[in-house]
Amino acid sequence: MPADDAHLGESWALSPDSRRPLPELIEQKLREQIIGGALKAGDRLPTEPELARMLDVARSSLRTALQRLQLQGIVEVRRGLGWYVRRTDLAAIEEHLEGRLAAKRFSATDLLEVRISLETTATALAAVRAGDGELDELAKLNRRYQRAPVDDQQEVIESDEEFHLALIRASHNELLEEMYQALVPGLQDCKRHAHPSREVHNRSANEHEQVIWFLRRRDEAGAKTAMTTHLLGLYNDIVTDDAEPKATLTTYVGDHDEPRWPRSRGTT
Amino acid sequence: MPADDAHLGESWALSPDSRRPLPELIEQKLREQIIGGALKAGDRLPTEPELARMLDVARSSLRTALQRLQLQGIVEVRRGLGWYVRRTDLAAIEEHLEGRLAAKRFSATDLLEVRISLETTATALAAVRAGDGELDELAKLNRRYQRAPVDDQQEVIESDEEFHLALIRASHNELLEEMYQALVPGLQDCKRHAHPSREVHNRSANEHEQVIWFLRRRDEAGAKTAMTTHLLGLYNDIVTDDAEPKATLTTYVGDHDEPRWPRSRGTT
DNA sequence: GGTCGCCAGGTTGCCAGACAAGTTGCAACC
DNA sequence: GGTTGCAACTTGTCTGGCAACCTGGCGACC
Repeated sequence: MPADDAHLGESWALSPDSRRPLPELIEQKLREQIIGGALKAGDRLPTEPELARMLDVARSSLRTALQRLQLQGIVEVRRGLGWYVRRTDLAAIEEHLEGRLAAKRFSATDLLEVRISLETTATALAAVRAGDGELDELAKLNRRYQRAPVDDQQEVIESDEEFHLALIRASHNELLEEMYQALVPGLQDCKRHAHPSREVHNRSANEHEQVIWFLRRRDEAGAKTAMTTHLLGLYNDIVTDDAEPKATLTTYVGDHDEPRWPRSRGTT
Repeated sequence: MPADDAHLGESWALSPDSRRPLPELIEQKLREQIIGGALKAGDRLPTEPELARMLDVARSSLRTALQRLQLQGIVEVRRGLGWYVRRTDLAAIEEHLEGRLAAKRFSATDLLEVRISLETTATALAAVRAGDGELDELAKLNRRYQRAPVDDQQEVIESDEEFHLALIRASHNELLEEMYQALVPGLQDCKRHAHPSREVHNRSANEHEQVIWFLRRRDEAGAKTAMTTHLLGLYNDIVTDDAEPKATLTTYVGDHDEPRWPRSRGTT
Protein backbone atom coordinates (compact mmCIF):
# COMPACT_ATOMS: atom_id res chain seq x y z
CA MET A 1 0.00 0.00 0.00
CA PRO A 2 1.67 3.17 -1.16
CA ALA A 3 1.01 5.49 1.72
CA ASP A 4 4.26 7.04 0.52
CA ASP A 5 2.24 9.60 -1.36
CA ALA A 6 1.49 11.29 1.90
CA HIS A 7 4.98 12.57 2.62
CA LEU A 8 6.25 12.68 -0.92
CA GLY A 9 3.64 15.01 -2.26
CA GLU A 10 1.13 14.24 -4.90
CA SER A 11 2.86 15.27 -8.11
CA TRP A 12 6.51 15.79 -9.09
CA ALA A 13 6.25 17.97 -12.12
CA LEU A 14 9.18 17.76 -14.54
CA SER A 15 10.66 20.89 -16.02
CA PRO A 16 9.69 20.78 -19.69
CA ASP A 17 13.22 20.76 -21.06
CA SER A 18 12.46 18.93 -24.24
CA ARG A 19 15.99 19.00 -25.57
CA ARG A 20 16.99 16.03 -23.44
CA PRO A 21 15.48 12.55 -23.50
CA LEU A 22 12.57 12.19 -21.12
CA PRO A 23 13.99 9.25 -19.14
CA GLU A 24 17.02 11.37 -18.30
CA LEU A 25 14.82 14.05 -16.79
CA ILE A 26 12.93 11.42 -14.80
CA GLU A 27 16.19 9.87 -13.66
CA GLN A 28 17.46 13.22 -12.46
CA LYS A 29 14.21 13.96 -10.65
CA LEU A 30 14.26 10.64 -8.83
CA ARG A 31 17.92 11.03 -7.99
CA GLU A 32 17.23 14.42 -6.45
CA GLN A 33 14.48 12.93 -4.30
CA ILE A 34 16.76 10.14 -3.17
CA ILE A 35 19.90 12.15 -2.54
CA GLY A 36 17.88 15.02 -1.08
CA GLY A 37 16.74 12.69 1.64
CA ALA A 38 13.05 12.45 0.81
CA LEU A 39 13.70 8.78 0.24
CA LYS A 40 16.06 6.86 2.48
CA ALA A 41 17.98 3.66 1.89
CA GLY A 42 15.65 0.70 2.13
CA ASP A 43 12.50 2.70 1.38
CA ARG A 44 10.10 1.38 -1.18
CA LEU A 45 9.17 3.62 -4.05
CA PRO A 46 5.55 4.04 -5.12
CA THR A 47 4.46 1.48 -7.69
CA GLU A 48 5.29 2.06 -11.33
CA PRO A 49 1.76 3.07 -12.38
CA GLU A 50 1.55 5.39 -9.39
CA LEU A 51 4.95 7.01 -10.08
CA ALA A 52 4.10 7.37 -13.74
CA ARG A 53 0.92 9.17 -12.78
CA MET A 54 2.74 11.44 -10.34
CA LEU A 55 5.39 12.36 -12.92
CA ASP A 56 2.86 12.46 -15.73
CA VAL A 57 4.86 10.17 -18.00
CA ALA A 58 4.21 6.77 -19.53
CA ARG A 59 5.15 3.72 -17.55
CA SER A 60 7.65 2.71 -20.21
CA SER A 61 9.61 5.96 -19.90
CA LEU A 62 9.57 5.66 -16.14
CA ARG A 63 10.88 2.11 -16.36
CA THR A 64 13.73 3.24 -18.58
CA ALA A 65 14.70 5.80 -15.96
CA LEU A 66 14.45 3.27 -13.14
CA GLN A 67 16.63 0.82 -15.02
CA ARG A 68 19.27 3.49 -15.49
CA LEU A 69 19.28 4.13 -11.77
CA GLN A 70 19.41 0.39 -11.20
CA LEU A 71 22.54 0.10 -13.34
CA GLN A 72 24.07 2.83 -11.23
CA GLY A 73 23.33 0.89 -8.08
CA ILE A 74 21.02 3.53 -6.63
CA VAL A 75 17.82 1.50 -6.66
CA GLU A 76 17.00 -2.19 -6.97
CA VAL A 77 13.91 -4.04 -8.05
CA ARG A 78 12.24 -7.11 -6.57
CA ARG A 79 9.78 -8.63 -8.94
CA GLY A 80 6.27 -8.75 -7.58
CA LEU A 81 7.23 -6.41 -4.76
CA GLY A 82 8.45 -3.09 -6.09
CA TRP A 83 11.42 -0.77 -6.34
CA TYR A 84 13.64 -0.05 -3.35
CA VAL A 85 16.27 2.55 -2.61
CA ARG A 86 19.62 0.85 -2.28
CA ARG A 87 22.05 3.62 -1.41
CA THR A 88 21.76 7.34 -1.09
CA ASP A 89 25.40 8.37 -0.98
CA LEU A 90 27.15 10.31 -3.69
CA ALA A 91 29.68 7.52 -4.15
CA ALA A 92 27.21 5.71 -6.36
CA ILE A 93 27.24 8.54 -8.83
CA GLU A 94 30.98 8.77 -8.97
CA GLU A 95 31.19 5.04 -9.56
CA HIS A 96 28.91 5.55 -12.50
CA LEU A 97 31.22 8.13 -14.02
CA GLU A 98 34.20 5.86 -13.58
CA GLY A 99 32.32 3.13 -15.36
CA ARG A 100 31.98 5.36 -18.37
CA LEU A 101 35.67 6.07 -18.37
CA ALA A 102 36.47 2.40 -18.06
CA ALA A 103 34.34 1.70 -21.09
CA LYS A 104 37.05 3.16 -23.22
CA ARG A 105 39.61 0.63 -24.20
CA PHE A 106 42.62 2.17 -22.62
CA SER A 107 43.00 3.85 -19.28
CA ALA A 108 43.82 7.44 -18.53
CA THR A 109 47.14 6.08 -17.30
CA ASP A 110 47.98 4.74 -20.75
CA LEU A 111 47.02 7.96 -22.40
CA LEU A 112 49.06 10.16 -20.11
CA GLU A 113 52.10 7.94 -20.38
CA VAL A 114 52.14 8.23 -24.15
CA ARG A 115 51.56 11.93 -23.87
CA ILE A 116 54.52 12.31 -21.54
CA SER A 117 56.66 10.28 -23.87
CA LEU A 118 55.89 12.39 -26.92
CA GLU A 119 55.85 15.75 -25.23
CA THR A 120 59.12 15.43 -23.34
CA THR A 121 60.78 14.36 -26.55
CA ALA A 122 59.25 17.34 -28.33
CA THR A 123 60.56 19.61 -25.60
CA ALA A 124 64.07 18.29 -26.00
CA LEU A 125 63.88 18.74 -29.75
CA ALA A 126 62.45 22.23 -29.35
CA ALA A 127 65.42 23.22 -27.23
CA VAL A 128 67.58 22.44 -30.22
CA ARG A 129 65.39 23.54 -33.08
CA ALA A 130 62.84 26.15 -32.02
CA GLY A 131 63.31 29.62 -33.42
CA ASP A 132 63.33 32.65 -31.14
CA GLY A 133 60.00 33.72 -32.57
CA GLU A 134 58.48 30.42 -31.53
CA LEU A 135 59.76 30.86 -28.01
CA ASP A 136 58.21 34.34 -27.87
CA GLU A 137 54.95 32.81 -29.02
CA LEU A 138 55.17 30.20 -26.27
CA ALA A 139 55.69 32.89 -23.67
CA LYS A 140 52.69 34.79 -25.01
CA LEU A 141 50.49 31.69 -24.90
CA ASN A 142 51.55 30.99 -21.35
CA ARG A 143 50.62 34.52 -20.33
CA ARG A 144 47.18 33.86 -21.72
CA TYR A 145 47.00 30.64 -19.72
CA GLN A 146 48.18 32.45 -16.64
CA ARG A 147 45.45 35.06 -16.98
CA ALA A 148 42.66 32.51 -17.53
CA PRO A 149 40.12 32.61 -14.68
CA VAL A 150 40.13 29.33 -12.78
CA ASP A 151 36.35 28.97 -12.98
CA ASP A 152 36.28 29.34 -16.77
CA GLN A 153 37.05 25.72 -17.53
CA GLN A 154 36.69 26.22 -21.26
CA GLU A 155 39.33 28.94 -21.37
CA VAL A 156 41.68 27.12 -19.03
CA ILE A 157 41.63 23.95 -21.11
CA GLU A 158 41.87 25.80 -24.40
CA SER A 159 44.76 28.06 -23.47
CA ASP A 160 46.65 25.16 -21.90
CA GLU A 161 46.12 23.11 -25.02
CA GLU A 162 47.35 25.88 -27.28
CA PHE A 163 50.52 26.20 -25.26
CA HIS A 164 51.28 22.52 -25.45
CA LEU A 165 50.45 22.31 -29.15
CA ALA A 166 52.74 25.23 -29.90
CA LEU A 167 55.48 23.45 -28.00
CA ILE A 168 54.94 20.29 -30.00
CA ARG A 169 55.07 22.31 -33.19
CA ALA A 170 58.35 23.84 -32.09
CA SER A 171 59.92 20.39 -32.21
CA HIS A 172 59.76 20.67 -36.02
CA ASN A 173 58.72 17.06 -36.29
CA GLU A 174 55.52 16.72 -38.27
CA LEU A 175 55.00 13.08 -37.45
CA LEU A 176 55.29 13.74 -33.77
CA GLU A 177 52.74 16.49 -34.12
CA GLU A 178 50.34 14.18 -35.96
CA MET A 179 50.60 11.55 -33.30
CA TYR A 180 50.09 14.06 -30.55
CA GLN A 181 47.02 15.41 -32.34
CA ALA A 182 45.52 11.95 -32.18
CA LEU A 183 45.67 12.13 -28.40
CA VAL A 184 44.08 15.55 -28.07
CA PRO A 185 40.42 14.48 -27.73
CA GLY A 186 41.33 11.98 -25.03
CA LEU A 187 43.41 14.56 -23.21
CA GLN A 188 40.51 16.98 -23.23
CA ASP A 189 38.39 14.34 -21.57
CA CYS A 190 41.01 13.87 -18.89
CA LYS A 191 41.27 17.56 -18.21
CA ARG A 192 37.52 17.99 -18.04
CA HIS A 193 37.37 15.42 -15.29
CA ALA A 194 40.08 17.18 -13.34
CA HIS A 195 39.21 19.98 -10.97
CA PRO A 196 41.84 22.71 -11.19
CA SER A 197 42.36 24.73 -8.04
CA ARG A 198 43.84 28.22 -8.05
CA GLU A 199 47.02 26.74 -6.62
CA VAL A 200 47.40 24.00 -9.21
CA HIS A 201 46.73 26.48 -11.98
CA ASN A 202 49.46 28.82 -10.76
CA ARG A 203 51.88 25.98 -10.33
CA SER A 204 51.26 24.85 -13.90
CA ALA A 205 51.83 28.34 -15.27
CA ASN A 206 55.09 28.58 -13.36
CA GLU A 207 56.22 25.22 -14.66
CA HIS A 208 55.44 26.31 -18.20
CA GLU A 209 57.57 29.36 -17.53
CA GLN A 210 60.45 27.21 -16.35
CA VAL A 211 60.31 25.13 -19.50
CA ILE A 212 60.50 28.29 -21.59
CA TRP A 213 63.42 29.51 -19.48
CA PHE A 214 65.41 26.37 -20.27
CA LEU A 215 64.42 26.49 -23.93
CA ARG A 216 65.75 30.02 -24.23
CA ARG A 217 69.06 28.81 -22.88
CA ARG A 218 68.96 25.90 -25.34
CA ASP A 219 69.32 23.60 -22.36
CA GLU A 220 67.88 20.42 -23.78
CA ALA A 221 68.21 18.27 -20.69
CA GLY A 222 66.94 21.01 -18.38
CA ALA A 223 63.90 21.70 -20.52
CA LYS A 224 63.09 18.03 -20.81
CA THR A 225 63.38 17.49 -17.09
CA ALA A 226 61.24 20.54 -16.35
CA MET A 227 58.56 19.31 -18.72
CA THR A 228 58.71 15.80 -17.29
CA THR A 229 58.22 17.19 -13.82
CA HIS A 230 55.30 19.27 -14.99
CA LEU A 231 53.54 16.42 -16.77
CA LEU A 232 54.20 13.87 -14.07
CA GLY A 233 52.53 16.26 -11.64
CA LEU A 234 49.35 16.24 -13.70
CA TYR A 235 49.67 12.51 -14.31
CA ASN A 236 49.90 11.94 -10.61
CA ASP A 237 46.90 14.15 -9.87
CA ILE A 238 44.67 12.47 -12.41
CA VAL A 239 45.82 8.91 -11.95
CA THR A 240 45.56 8.88 -8.18
CA ASP A 241 42.15 10.58 -8.35
CA ASP A 242 40.99 7.88 -10.67
CA ALA A 243 40.49 5.14 -8.09
CA GLU A 244 43.40 3.25 -9.60
CA PRO A 245 45.51 2.48 -6.59
CA LYS A 246 47.99 0.51 -8.68
CA ALA A 247 50.11 3.52 -9.44
CA THR A 248 52.38 5.23 -6.97
CA LEU A 249 54.80 7.86 -8.02
CA THR A 250 58.34 8.52 -6.95
CA THR A 251 61.12 10.58 -8.37
CA TYR A 252 64.37 9.08 -9.38
CA VAL A 253 67.61 10.99 -9.03
CA GLY A 254 70.14 9.48 -11.34
CA ASP A 255 73.49 10.18 -12.89
CA HIS A 256 73.13 8.20 -16.05
CA ASP A 257 74.11 9.35 -19.48
CA GLU A 258 71.38 11.32 -21.10
CA PRO A 259 71.67 11.27 -24.87
CA ARG A 260 71.16 14.44 -26.79
CA TRP A 261 69.36 15.32 -30.00
CA PRO A 262 71.09 16.68 -33.07
CA ARG A 263 71.62 20.42 -33.43
CA SER A 264 70.24 22.64 -36.12
CA ARG A 265 67.40 21.81 -38.37
CA GLY A 266 65.75 24.66 -40.15
CA THR A 267 64.96 26.95 -37.26
CA THR A 268 63.45 29.29 -39.84
CA MET B 1 22.50 0.07 -44.77
CA PRO B 2 21.55 -3.17 -43.08
CA ALA B 3 23.22 -5.44 -45.54
CA ASP B 4 24.69 -6.62 -42.26
CA ASP B 5 22.16 -9.40 -42.30
CA ALA B 6 24.24 -11.13 -44.89
CA HIS B 7 27.26 -11.83 -42.76
CA LEU B 8 25.54 -11.74 -39.40
CA GLY B 9 23.05 -14.44 -40.22
CA GLU B 10 19.31 -14.02 -40.35
CA SER B 11 18.34 -14.96 -36.81
CA TRP B 12 20.27 -14.81 -33.56
CA ALA B 13 18.36 -17.26 -31.43
CA LEU B 14 18.62 -16.69 -27.69
CA SER B 15 19.12 -19.60 -25.37
CA PRO B 16 15.81 -19.96 -23.55
CA ASP B 17 17.24 -19.43 -20.06
CA SER B 18 14.12 -17.94 -18.60
CA ARG B 19 15.54 -17.53 -15.13
CA ARG B 20 17.21 -14.27 -16.12
CA PRO B 21 15.52 -11.13 -17.41
CA LEU B 22 15.17 -11.14 -21.14
CA PRO B 23 16.97 -7.82 -21.76
CA GLU B 24 20.04 -9.23 -20.04
CA LEU B 25 20.14 -12.13 -22.49
CA ILE B 26 19.74 -9.73 -25.38
CA GLU B 27 22.43 -7.48 -23.99
CA GLN B 28 24.84 -10.39 -23.71
CA LYS B 29 24.06 -11.56 -27.23
CA LEU B 30 24.72 -8.13 -28.70
CA ARG B 31 27.85 -7.70 -26.67
CA GLU B 32 29.20 -10.98 -28.01
CA GLN B 33 28.56 -9.83 -31.55
CA ILE B 34 30.37 -6.57 -30.91
CA ILE B 35 33.30 -7.83 -28.88
CA GLY B 36 33.62 -10.84 -31.13
CA GLY B 37 34.17 -8.53 -34.05
CA ALA B 38 31.09 -9.27 -36.12
CA LEU B 39 30.23 -5.63 -35.54
CA LYS B 40 33.08 -3.17 -35.67
CA ALA B 41 33.46 0.27 -34.17
CA GLY B 42 31.37 2.77 -36.09
CA ASP B 43 29.12 0.14 -37.67
CA ARG B 44 25.41 0.73 -37.70
CA LEU B 45 23.20 -1.92 -36.14
CA PRO B 46 20.08 -3.12 -37.96
CA THR B 47 17.01 -1.06 -37.12
CA GLU B 48 15.12 -1.79 -33.93
CA PRO B 49 12.20 -3.57 -35.62
CA GLU B 50 14.65 -5.59 -37.67
CA LEU B 51 16.79 -6.55 -34.69
CA ALA B 52 13.70 -7.42 -32.68
CA ARG B 53 12.59 -9.73 -35.46
CA MET B 54 16.03 -11.34 -35.69
CA LEU B 55 16.19 -11.96 -31.95
CA ASP B 56 12.51 -12.85 -31.74
CA VAL B 57 11.77 -10.42 -28.94
CA ALA B 58 9.57 -7.37 -28.62
CA ARG B 59 10.98 -4.01 -29.56
CA SER B 60 10.54 -2.76 -26.00
CA SER B 61 12.73 -5.50 -24.56
CA LEU B 62 15.33 -4.89 -27.23
CA ARG B 63 15.33 -1.18 -26.41
CA THR B 64 15.92 -1.93 -22.76
CA ALA B 65 18.95 -3.99 -23.71
CA LEU B 66 20.26 -1.31 -26.07
CA GLN B 67 19.92 1.32 -23.37
CA ARG B 68 21.92 -0.80 -20.98
CA LEU B 69 24.67 -1.10 -23.56
CA GLN B 70 24.45 2.62 -24.15
CA LEU B 71 25.02 3.32 -20.46
CA GLN B 72 28.07 1.11 -20.63
CA GLY B 73 29.41 3.17 -23.50
CA ILE B 74 29.36 0.27 -25.95
CA VAL B 75 26.78 1.61 -28.37
CA GLU B 76 25.34 5.02 -29.05
CA VAL B 77 22.09 6.12 -30.61
CA ARG B 78 21.42 8.89 -33.11
CA ARG B 79 17.79 9.71 -33.25
CA GLY B 80 16.31 9.31 -36.67
CA LEU B 81 19.37 7.41 -37.84
CA GLY B 82 19.91 4.29 -35.80
CA TRP B 83 22.16 2.58 -33.30
CA TYR B 84 25.90 2.57 -33.79
CA VAL B 85 28.75 0.67 -32.19
CA ARG B 86 30.54 3.37 -30.28
CA ARG B 87 33.98 4.18 -31.53
CA THR B 88 36.36 3.71 -28.67
CA ASP B 89 39.10 6.24 -28.26
CA LEU B 90 41.54 3.60 -29.37
CA ALA B 91 39.62 3.04 -32.58
CA ALA B 92 39.38 6.78 -33.16
CA ILE B 93 43.11 7.16 -32.71
CA GLU B 94 43.78 4.24 -35.00
CA GLU B 95 41.65 5.83 -37.67
CA HIS B 96 43.29 9.18 -37.26
CA LEU B 97 46.72 7.68 -37.62
CA GLU B 98 45.81 5.53 -40.59
CA GLY B 99 44.34 8.46 -42.43
CA ARG B 100 47.02 11.02 -41.73
CA LEU B 101 50.11 8.86 -41.77
CA ALA B 102 49.20 7.27 -45.06
CA ALA B 103 48.50 10.62 -46.67
CA LYS B 104 51.71 12.35 -45.73
CA ARG B 105 55.25 11.27 -46.14
CA PHE B 106 57.52 11.89 -43.23
CA SER B 107 61.27 12.05 -43.20
CA ALA B 108 63.31 9.23 -41.76
CA THR B 109 64.53 11.64 -39.11
CA ASP B 110 61.00 12.40 -37.93
CA LEU B 111 60.10 8.75 -37.93
CA LEU B 112 63.09 7.62 -35.94
CA GLU B 113 62.73 10.38 -33.41
CA VAL B 114 59.18 9.39 -32.63
CA ARG B 115 60.24 5.79 -32.51
CA ILE B 116 62.95 6.58 -30.01
CA SER B 117 60.50 8.56 -27.92
CA LEU B 118 57.97 5.76 -27.72
CA GLU B 119 60.37 2.89 -27.38
CA THR B 120 62.54 4.34 -24.64
CA THR B 121 59.40 5.11 -22.67
CA ALA B 122 58.21 1.57 -23.25
CA THR B 123 61.54 0.26 -22.01
CA ALA B 124 61.31 2.28 -18.82
CA LEU B 125 57.76 1.03 -18.24
CA ALA B 126 58.79 -2.53 -19.00
CA ALA B 127 61.46 -2.35 -16.32
CA VAL B 128 58.67 -1.71 -13.86
CA ARG B 129 55.89 -3.84 -15.24
CA ALA B 130 57.20 -6.73 -17.33
CA GLY B 131 56.75 -10.21 -15.95
CA ASP B 132 59.70 -12.61 -15.75
CA GLY B 133 58.15 -14.69 -18.50
CA GLU B 134 58.14 -11.71 -20.79
CA LEU B 135 61.81 -11.11 -20.11
CA ASP B 136 62.58 -14.73 -20.92
CA GLU B 137 60.69 -14.28 -24.17
CA LEU B 138 62.75 -11.19 -24.97
CA ALA B 139 65.98 -13.10 -24.38
CA LYS B 140 64.75 -15.87 -26.65
CA LEU B 141 63.86 -13.44 -29.42
CA ASN B 142 67.24 -11.79 -29.16
CA ARG B 143 68.98 -15.16 -29.52
CA ARG B 144 67.02 -15.63 -32.71
CA TYR B 145 68.15 -12.19 -33.90
CA GLN B 146 71.72 -13.02 -32.97
CA ARG B 147 71.68 -16.22 -34.99
CA ALA B 148 70.19 -14.58 -38.07
CA PRO B 149 72.63 -14.67 -41.02
CA VAL B 150 73.68 -11.18 -42.02
CA ASP B 151 72.92 -11.75 -45.67
CA ASP B 152 69.37 -12.91 -45.01
CA GLN B 153 67.86 -9.44 -44.84
CA GLN B 154 64.34 -10.76 -44.44
CA GLU B 155 65.20 -12.76 -41.34
CA VAL B 156 67.30 -9.97 -39.84
CA ILE B 157 64.53 -7.41 -40.16
CA GLU B 158 61.84 -9.79 -38.98
CA SER B 159 63.62 -11.05 -35.91
CA ASP B 160 64.67 -7.53 -34.95
CA GLU B 161 61.12 -6.33 -35.31
CA GLU B 162 59.76 -9.14 -33.17
CA PHE B 163 62.19 -8.28 -30.42
CA HIS B 164 61.21 -4.64 -30.40
CA LEU B 165 57.49 -5.41 -30.57
CA ALA B 166 57.76 -7.79 -27.64
CA LEU B 167 59.50 -5.06 -25.70
CA ILE B 168 56.75 -2.59 -26.50
CA ARG B 169 54.18 -5.13 -25.40
CA ALA B 170 56.03 -5.60 -22.12
CA SER B 171 55.24 -1.98 -21.29
CA HIS B 172 51.64 -3.08 -20.70
CA ASN B 173 50.35 0.05 -22.38
CA GLU B 174 47.95 -0.78 -25.18
CA LEU B 175 47.82 2.71 -26.56
CA LEU B 176 51.58 2.93 -26.79
CA GLU B 177 51.60 -0.36 -28.64
CA GLU B 178 48.95 0.90 -31.01
CA MET B 179 50.91 4.01 -31.84
CA TYR B 180 54.12 2.09 -32.33
CA GLN B 181 52.34 -0.25 -34.71
CA ALA B 182 51.51 2.73 -36.87
CA LEU B 183 55.22 3.32 -37.30
CA VAL B 184 56.13 -0.23 -38.25
CA PRO B 185 55.72 0.03 -42.03
CA GLY B 186 57.87 3.13 -42.12
CA LEU B 187 60.50 1.50 -39.94
CA GLN B 188 60.66 -1.48 -42.26
CA ASP B 189 61.37 0.89 -45.11
CA CYS B 190 64.18 2.46 -43.15
CA LYS B 191 65.74 -0.86 -42.31
CA ARG B 192 65.55 -2.10 -45.87
CA HIS B 193 67.58 0.89 -46.99
CA ALA B 194 70.20 0.21 -44.37
CA HIS B 195 73.07 -2.17 -45.07
CA PRO B 196 73.85 -4.12 -41.92
CA SER B 197 77.44 -5.26 -41.60
CA ARG B 198 78.44 -8.22 -39.51
CA GLU B 199 79.85 -5.79 -37.00
CA VAL B 200 76.75 -3.63 -36.71
CA HIS B 201 74.58 -6.69 -36.37
CA ASN B 202 76.64 -8.05 -33.50
CA ARG B 203 76.71 -4.71 -31.79
CA SER B 204 72.92 -4.50 -31.97
CA ALA B 205 72.49 -7.95 -30.50
CA ASN B 206 74.79 -7.03 -27.66
CA GLU B 207 72.89 -3.84 -27.00
CA HIS B 208 69.65 -5.79 -26.91
CA GLU B 209 71.28 -8.03 -24.38
CA GLN B 210 72.28 -5.08 -22.24
CA VAL B 211 68.73 -3.78 -22.22
CA ILE B 212 67.48 -7.16 -21.05
CA TRP B 213 70.19 -7.20 -18.38
CA PHE B 214 68.93 -3.91 -16.96
CA LEU B 215 65.32 -5.02 -17.23
CA ARG B 216 66.02 -8.13 -15.18
CA ARG B 217 67.47 -5.90 -12.49
CA ARG B 218 64.39 -3.67 -12.74
CA ASP B 219 66.75 -0.80 -13.38
CA GLU B 220 64.45 1.61 -15.13
CA ALA B 221 66.97 4.37 -15.79
CA GLY B 222 69.66 1.94 -16.89
CA ALA B 223 67.36 0.12 -19.28
CA LYS B 224 66.10 3.36 -20.72
CA THR B 225 69.59 4.70 -21.25
CA ALA B 226 70.76 1.45 -22.83
CA MET B 227 67.84 1.49 -25.21
CA THR B 228 68.40 5.14 -26.06
CA THR B 229 72.02 4.43 -26.87
CA HIS B 230 71.03 1.51 -29.03
CA LEU B 231 68.40 3.43 -30.98
CA LEU B 232 70.50 6.55 -31.37
CA GLY B 233 73.17 4.39 -32.96
CA LEU B 234 70.79 3.22 -35.64
CA TYR B 235 69.35 6.71 -35.94
CA ASN B 236 72.80 8.05 -36.57
CA ASP B 237 73.63 5.41 -39.15
CA ILE B 238 70.46 5.90 -41.12
CA VAL B 239 70.12 9.66 -40.84
CA THR B 240 73.68 10.47 -41.86
CA ASP B 241 73.48 8.00 -44.75
CA ASP B 242 70.26 9.56 -45.82
CA ALA B 243 71.58 12.65 -47.56
CA GLU B 244 70.14 14.80 -44.80
CA PRO B 245 73.09 16.78 -43.64
CA LYS B 246 71.01 18.79 -41.14
CA ALA B 247 71.34 16.25 -38.41
CA THR B 248 74.47 15.60 -36.46
CA LEU B 249 74.57 13.52 -33.38
CA THR B 250 76.28 14.01 -30.07
CA THR B 251 75.86 12.40 -26.73
CA TYR B 252 75.03 14.35 -23.68
CA VAL B 253 76.33 13.32 -20.29
CA GLY B 254 74.20 14.83 -17.59
CA ASP B 255 73.35 14.49 -13.94
CA HIS B 256 69.80 15.75 -13.98
CA ASP B 257 66.89 14.27 -12.11
CA GLU B 258 65.30 11.53 -14.08
CA PRO B 259 61.71 10.92 -13.03
CA ARG B 260 60.51 7.40 -12.58
CA TRP B 261 57.37 5.54 -13.57
CA PRO B 262 54.95 4.01 -11.06
CA ARG B 263 55.62 0.50 -9.85
CA SER B 264 53.39 -2.52 -10.26
CA ARG B 265 50.64 -2.88 -12.75
CA GLY B 266 49.40 -6.37 -13.47
CA THR B 267 52.61 -8.09 -14.45
CA THR B 268 50.55 -11.25 -14.86
C1' DG C 1 26.19 28.10 -60.23
C1' DG C 2 25.11 28.13 -55.58
C1' DT C 3 21.93 28.36 -51.69
C1' DC C 4 17.78 27.88 -49.37
C1' DG C 5 13.38 25.72 -48.07
C1' DC C 6 10.36 21.92 -48.46
C1' DC C 7 8.88 17.27 -48.64
C1' DA C 8 9.11 12.17 -48.39
C1' DG C 9 11.04 8.16 -46.43
C1' DG C 10 13.24 5.96 -42.76
C1' DT C 11 14.44 5.59 -37.74
C1' DT C 12 14.13 6.30 -32.87
C1' DG C 13 11.28 8.39 -28.73
C1' DC C 14 7.27 7.98 -26.24
C1' DC C 15 2.67 6.47 -25.14
C1' DA C 16 -1.41 3.46 -23.91
C1' DG C 17 -3.27 -0.85 -22.84
C1' DA C 18 -3.11 -5.73 -22.11
C1' DC C 19 -1.54 -10.03 -20.38
C1' DA C 20 2.15 -13.17 -18.21
C1' DA C 21 4.82 -14.17 -14.14
C1' DG C 22 6.32 -13.56 -9.47
C1' DT C 23 5.25 -12.43 -4.35
C1' DT C 24 2.53 -11.92 -0.32
C1' DG C 25 -1.05 -12.71 2.93
C1' DC C 26 -4.98 -15.05 4.34
C1' DA C 27 -8.66 -18.18 4.53
C1' DA C 28 -10.09 -22.85 3.99
C1' DC C 29 -9.01 -27.37 4.66
C1' DC C 30 -6.76 -31.71 6.48
C1' DG D 1 -0.58 -26.78 13.65
C1' DG D 2 0.59 -27.36 9.00
C1' DT D 3 -0.58 -27.21 4.25
C1' DT D 4 -2.93 -25.77 0.15
C1' DG D 5 -5.20 -22.75 -2.85
C1' DC D 6 -6.69 -18.31 -4.06
C1' DA D 7 -6.92 -13.27 -4.53
C1' DA D 8 -4.62 -8.94 -4.72
C1' DC D 9 -0.74 -6.54 -5.96
C1' DT D 10 3.58 -5.76 -8.42
C1' DT D 11 6.94 -6.04 -12.02
C1' DG D 12 8.16 -8.20 -16.84
C1' DT D 13 7.03 -8.40 -21.60
C1' DC D 14 4.37 -7.75 -25.81
C1' DT D 15 1.68 -5.13 -29.28
C1' DG D 16 0.48 -1.29 -31.97
C1' DG D 17 0.41 3.39 -32.86
C1' DC D 18 1.88 8.14 -33.37
C1' DA D 19 5.24 12.05 -32.63
C1' DA D 20 9.91 13.88 -33.21
C1' DC D 21 13.94 13.84 -35.74
C1' DC D 22 17.57 13.15 -39.54
C1' DT D 23 18.92 12.59 -44.29
C1' DG D 24 18.81 13.17 -49.11
C1' DG D 25 16.83 14.86 -53.23
C1' DC D 26 14.31 18.28 -55.76
C1' DG D 27 12.73 22.60 -57.12
C1' DA D 28 12.53 27.68 -56.35
C1' DC D 29 15.08 31.53 -55.84
C1' DC D 30 19.06 34.73 -55.78
